[in-house]
Formats: sequence, structure tokens, C-alpha cells
Amino acid sequence: MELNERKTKILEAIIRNYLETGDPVGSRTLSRYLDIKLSPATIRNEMSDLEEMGYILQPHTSSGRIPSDKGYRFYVDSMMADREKEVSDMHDMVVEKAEELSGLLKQVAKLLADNTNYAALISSPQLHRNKLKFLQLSKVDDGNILAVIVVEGNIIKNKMIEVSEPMDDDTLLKLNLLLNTHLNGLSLEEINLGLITLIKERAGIHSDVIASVIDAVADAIRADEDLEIYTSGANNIFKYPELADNEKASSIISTFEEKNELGQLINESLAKDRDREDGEKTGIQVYIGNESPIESMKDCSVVTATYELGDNMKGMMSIIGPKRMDYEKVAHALKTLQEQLDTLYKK
Amino acid sequence: MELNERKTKILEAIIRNYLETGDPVGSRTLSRYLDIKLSPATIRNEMSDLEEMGYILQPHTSSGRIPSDKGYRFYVDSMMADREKEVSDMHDMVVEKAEELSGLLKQVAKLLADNTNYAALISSPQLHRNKLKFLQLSKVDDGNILAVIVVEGNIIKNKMIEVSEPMDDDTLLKLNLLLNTHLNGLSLEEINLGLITLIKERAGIHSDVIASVIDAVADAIRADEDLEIYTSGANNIFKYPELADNEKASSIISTFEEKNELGQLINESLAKDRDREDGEKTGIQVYIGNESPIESMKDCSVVTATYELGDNMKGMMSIIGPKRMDYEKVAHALKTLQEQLDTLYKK
DNA sequence: GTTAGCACTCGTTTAATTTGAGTGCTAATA
DNA sequence: TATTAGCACTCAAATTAAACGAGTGCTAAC
Repeated sequence: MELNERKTKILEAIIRNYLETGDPVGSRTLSRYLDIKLSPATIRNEMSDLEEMGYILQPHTSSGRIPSDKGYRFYVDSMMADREKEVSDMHDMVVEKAEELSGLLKQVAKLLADNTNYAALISSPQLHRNKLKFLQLSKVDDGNILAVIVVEGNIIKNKMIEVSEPMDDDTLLKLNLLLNTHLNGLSLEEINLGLITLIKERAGIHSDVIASVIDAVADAIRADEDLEIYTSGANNIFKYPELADNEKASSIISTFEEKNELGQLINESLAKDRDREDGEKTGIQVYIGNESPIESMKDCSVVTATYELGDNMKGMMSIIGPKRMDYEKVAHALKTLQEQLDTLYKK
Repeated sequence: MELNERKTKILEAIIRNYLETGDPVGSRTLSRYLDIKLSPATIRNEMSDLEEMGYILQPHTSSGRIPSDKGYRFYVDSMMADREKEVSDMHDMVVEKAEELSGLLKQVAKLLADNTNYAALISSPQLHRNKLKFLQLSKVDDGNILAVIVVEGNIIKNKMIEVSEPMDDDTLLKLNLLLNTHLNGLSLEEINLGLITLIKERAGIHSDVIASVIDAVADAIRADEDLEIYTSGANNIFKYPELADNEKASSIISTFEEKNELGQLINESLAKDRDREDGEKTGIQVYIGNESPIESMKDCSVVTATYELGDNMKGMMSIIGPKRMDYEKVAHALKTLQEQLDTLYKK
């Protein structure tokens, strides 16, 4: 069977109506709602076809139809195609450049959640390539030496190293020189065991300090270490009855709180984004129901977008809501913030 | 009327029973549950008295009684009095010393939540007095200077400062000297406008860099800036029907997510802890229902404990659950972690 | 191809009924 | 005087029954 124009119109009407009300929609309602004049009976026939084709389904015999995952998928795809649509009832979302990255990301998550009334999350940007840019040991007091490490992208890492006896300025200077000459500009792969042993040898009695420093450097460079996730508006799910029963709500909230499962979503989304042909799309992805990589979100839709923060640092943000979420509004919100973030550190 | 021994026993039996089952408890049940032999009728008379005295109440005529907030308060107070009780069914809770403070605190929050099946939170420790301990500017690359600031308690703060043109090593050295001679060892109150102006004058053309540094120093020293709150197990509240309805659950979850309201709880709890006579109690507080400073937790009980991490840095942890929570288990869990944290950095 | 008509389905709503745990009061008992 | 048995009463919760109504599929007429 073919999805002709009339069927398409009816399918869209069903979905639109369901998005608005959240109730299954019947033939009589559609007959009034549609711009083409058709009797309920005719529409019933078409709906019967649409159901057979898998686009809609009945929660139970003798109730209206609701979109199936396939139906949503069709709707989202065709919606994404004509992207010029303006969404009006969105507040201005302006990101203010924050002192700290974490503050900025928290701000973005909150903006997304507050403006859409769904749950939102954003990941800290992942560095593309990590090279050591700056390394310095300083004496803080007699028992402590502070290692400051800066890697590409100006990510800063500190480590306090305890020493059993005070280290004089001269030794410190030498260690600094030693570390910098050997390590500066190197990436994780390039710092191998041979090099480490060499440095330790040269450091002589201070090799234990060096070991601590190198540990810290490895930590700083390893990307997955820094993967921070900021969430906001998880409690918004209570606004949607189909997600608000204890079982579902609990598992969604718990996923949001633990955060480790969210990592999968982020990785998958970033990977997909990397694969797509350049220039083609805007980097927005939609996971409907079971399409989502996260088990506890099988009754939700997840919309993700990647962003780029200046120096090739890519991160991901996402909105999670009921399947009948307002996809246009959500996509628009994500795009807006995407653009703002992209330009924020560009200037 | 007086709370004699028999009334006390009955009251305790009511509360114990209610803690176990969560159902209102009636005279017949009590008659079986009590060790002294009394007929339901007698018990009814006593219950009637207890109700008049405000220790228990009926959800509706012709149902059993449940403890009032006053009843819980009585129970908690008398329970706290004999503190030697051993709680058996608690898993071993061992905190492993973590690299980063934030990791440690997350671990503690999770331990508390997992072991008690209630929601848990822990605040980062608040410094008692904040003095600048170490300050250093370093050149990271031509366009960026990194300021590293360490304050008492080894809290480290970084700030990247952009400069329009490269700064040579000599100038940097001079600025470092200038800042250190004037600022080292000072507290927030001592860094006044006069001093700032003086330093800026001496810095000449680099006064804008100095301004940024001093901003960062102020940030680092101000205590409330660092107040981080880590939560875990918020979704545990779904395990208790009396908290699991949408309205309540939503508001509790939202408080946990926003976190800013939790600050009040932390401050109040730390303040109360400071006020108590030394050596008297263990620093554990119980807020029952409306006693809690947080509006959204009026149907919960909140148990808080302070901890001390080495250098006079005090923080607070808390467990939030239904009023009928297992107070002994919770108090025991908090004490266990309290002791572990106290010794962790003492060694 | 479209539509009106009709019998049928089935979740939802409302009301009525039953059940049962629990109470207060009174009178009998120890 | 304190305790207890007995009994009528209350009321939330569970159960059952009936009515409702939105919606369907099918058939026959247009």
C-alpha cells in the first residue's frame, strides 16, 4: 500500500492533534480538524489502512488512534525537512558568557529545561586532540608541591603533591626544566613507558614526585575523565501523565541522577554526528522510544544536538520528554543555543 | 495529664509498629504486639489519652492511630538518649580516600543513599578562615597568563587571563613579586580598596592584569562560592507510598535538583552545630516534618550530621526520608561515616 | 469512491453495596 | 478503682453493577 497525499494529511493530523491533547484521536474529531472535507466513515477507512501500515495504533479496540514510533519517525523526518518554520512562543534565550565552563553549561541546561518544559542535559565538551601545553611545579608550603597542568583547549588541572621534606627552589627549578623539556607538546600516546623511565632516572631521588606528576598529566589528558554532565528539569516529566507513574518516573529520575548511563547517549550522539556527511544537516538527532540507547527512556523521545566551543571542542546537549513532545519547539531551542555556543568563544 | 510508664510503652509500640508497616495501628494489633497483657479496650482508653496529649492522631475517625510530629519527636529524643544500640543489618561502609575531594563526597553520598534506601546529600566542607597561601602567575602561551591561587585548606583556583600582547618573563617575575609581597597571608577583609589601588599603581601598564587576578583571589577566598552539594538516591522516595504521589515527589525531586534550597538546610544545620555545648552530643540533628527549614520537605524527616575534614573544615551530610524512617539505622550510618571522614585526613 | 446507518466494543464514570478494621461508650467484673 | 467484654456506630477502601459514550467495523445505499 502506498502513503498517498490524503493518507499523509490524515496521518499528520492525527499526530498533530495527539501532540496537542495527549488523547487518542478518533475519526469524528479528525473530520472536523481536517481542512479537506471527509466524513468520519471515510477517514475510518483510511485510518484502518494507516494502522495496517504501522503508522498508528489503537491503545484498545474502540478508542481513537495514537501514533506509533514509526508514525512519530515519519512526522519528525518530514518536519525536519522543511526547517524554515518559525516558532513564536519561545522566550529569548541568551547565554551569558560565564567565568567558568561549568557555570556556563549549568546555565544552558537550565535554559533548555525552563524554556521547553522537558528535561535537559548537556555534556562538557570533549577535546579532539589533547596535547600538553603547560606544566609547572610550585612550592606551596614546606610539605606540599602544587602541579599545574594545562592541556590544549585551556583545560586546567591541579594536583597537590605531598613531600616528606621541603624542596629548595633550585631543585624545583631543575625538575620543572626536566619535565618541560621532555613532555611539552606531547600527546597521551607519545608519553610512553620508556620516556617516563628516562625522566625518572634523571630526577634521581625525586622520582616519586615525578611519578605523581605524570599520573596527573595522564589524568588531565585522558578525555573521558573530564566528561561532566549537567542536568536540569528532570522533574518536568511529572507534567506528562504518560511518564508520571511511579515506575517510569523513578527509573527516569534515577538515570538522570546516576548520570553514568547518560554517557552512552552522549557518545552515540557524538559518534553519529562525526559520521554524517559534512554540511548536510544541523547535527540534530531524534531518538523515538526504543531507538534511544538508554533503556529507561523507551517511553520518551530524546532529541540531541552537538555544539562546538571554539577550539574544536565538541559537546552534546539533549532534551528528553514524552514521545508527544513539541518537536519543532525543541529543535528550535537546541538550534538557538547551538548557534550561541558556537559563536560565544569564536570572536 | 502525665506520660506514665504504661503510656510511654504504648506510645513507643504505636510508633515502632507504624515505622515497620506504614499503616495506622489499632488497639487490637497493639494488644498482641505489647509485652504487657492488656485488652484492646484498655489500650483504647490509653490511646484516647495519648491523642488528647498530642502524641498521636487519627487520619480519620475509625482508623488506627499514627504518630504526630510531637510523637516522633518524643521517640527520636528518647532513642538518641540510649545511643549504644547496635544496628546489625548495615553493610560495611568504607570510604576510600579519593584523589579529588569531589570524588570522595560523591562516594559518601552514594554510600549513604544505598545503605539506607533514603535520599542523601553531602555538602563540601566550609573553610573556617580563608587566607591566601600561594599566588602565582605563569605564561601559558603568548595570549594567555594563568593565575593559580591556593588558599588555606589547599583549595586551588585557576584563572586564565587573556593579554593583548605577550608578556616577557622579566615582567612576569616582577608582577609575581609585587602580588606576593602585598597579598600573601592576607584574608578577605584585609584586602581593601586602598591596598588594591596601591598594587595597581605599582603595576603600571599591567594594572588590568592585576585587576583580573584580584578578582580571582576574591572569588577564591569567598566561602559561599565553593559550596558544592552532592546528592544521591533521590529516587528512593518512590519506595515510600506516602511520598510517592506526583505532587510531593515532584517537589522533593526538584529541590534536590535545584540544590539552592538545600543551602539553607546546610547553613542552619552547621549553625546549630556550632551553638551546641562542646562534647555534649554527636552533632546529629533530626528535623521532623515542619521542623525542617525546607518547605518541600514538610512531609519528610531530615537527619543531618556534621563532619570535620582535617583542618577545621566543617561540612554537613544529611539523609531525607519519610517520617517513619528507621531513625536508628540512619543515625548509625551517619555516625559511621562521620567517624571515617574525621579520621581520614587526620592520620 | 464516498457516506449514512447501525450494531457492537470496551474503557471510564458514577452510584450503590459490602466489608472490615477500628472507635467510643456502657455495664459488668475482678 | 482499674480492667474488660460487649455492642452499636463510623468510615475508608474494596467490590459490584449500571449507564455512558467515544470510537470502531461492516454493509448497503448514494
